[in-house]
Amino acid sequence: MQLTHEERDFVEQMGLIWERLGGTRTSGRVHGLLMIADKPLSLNEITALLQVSKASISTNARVCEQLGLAQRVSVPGDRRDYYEASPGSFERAITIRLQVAQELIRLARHGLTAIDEANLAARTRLTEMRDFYEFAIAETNEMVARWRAEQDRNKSRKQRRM
Amino acid sequence: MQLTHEERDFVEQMGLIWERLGGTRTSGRVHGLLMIADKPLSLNEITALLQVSKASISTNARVCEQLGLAQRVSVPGDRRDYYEASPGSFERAITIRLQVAQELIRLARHGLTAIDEANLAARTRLTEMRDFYEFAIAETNEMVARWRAEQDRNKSRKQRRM
DNA sequence: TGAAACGTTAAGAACAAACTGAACGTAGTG
DNA sequence: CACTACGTTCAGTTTGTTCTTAACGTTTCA
Repeated sequence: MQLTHEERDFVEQMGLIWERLGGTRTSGRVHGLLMIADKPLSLNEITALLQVSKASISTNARVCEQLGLAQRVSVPGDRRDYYEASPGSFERAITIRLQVAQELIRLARHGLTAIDEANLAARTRLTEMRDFYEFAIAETNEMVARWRAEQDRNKSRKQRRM
Repeated sequence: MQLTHEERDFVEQMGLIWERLGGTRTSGRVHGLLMIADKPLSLNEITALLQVSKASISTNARVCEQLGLAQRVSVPGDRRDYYEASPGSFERAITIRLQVAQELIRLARHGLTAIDEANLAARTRLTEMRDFYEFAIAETNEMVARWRAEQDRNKSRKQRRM
């Protein structure tokens, strides 16, 4: 397998974006590569395509796996690990990010117990912080549910056509 | 002004969380401090409370300002800059994050033009990536609108009580 | 006019994160 | 059994980021 110039570009941009989201550039690249691969790739193949040490790929592929961006595929009679992009990885990336929102809620609640009664401005801000993230989490979960429902509807429509 | 132990804790945790979201710890601390302050704070006050150099506070306070987390307050007859937490800063933090989603959409579209027609698996993944983020952006905007509407309703209810 | 207070900027130091190369353990294979 | 292929881990290096110190320009006031 060989990457075209454009494909390499896609992979690199995925790396940069993923880096901005707090991940490592290489794990973003791995995910990007798996997105456009036409079959599951072994560690060595990823290493060759991305020009990164095997040690780093080993680590980052596992990170992708743990984040639900990729999954390991094993082939009987083949000792190698293959990786492929997980379906629905983007939904998962969003719901994972909700954990931070949970912590902000916890923090706002804790803050409210610590802040002086007389400090109304702060209490208002913390209350809003708590309420907003509670709202956002609920709404985001509903959003993902709606998305999944729509996907299912499309899938069954496709099947009926077959 | 003096911070209690619990307040200092709150500030530090805001720093850590903000760091996880890709910012610097100190800008998160500044934001946290402004959240719980009972009045706008000058650069020197922030410097003293956070035990960080004035240069760093100058930079990070401006970062908070540009991200919409804080705003400058000026007082007539006072040469100092005061900062206070912006109302609705959390909504803004979310909508800012949607810019990344826009780039992912752009990237998916570009990828679709670059990927071989025969690579159906990749085309499916990229299509889903594009559609999902389009969906997510639209839904998130609606979510924020609903939140604002609810806030407005609460505010006017409060006013009627007065 | 000189000094003090204020915010900003630039250079360098300190720190943290990510990658590499090498060594290791394990499992197949000739 | 020796040898190779494979994935993992760890120490060391590299790289990038963030903070500090110091210098600067501006404004205010004695």
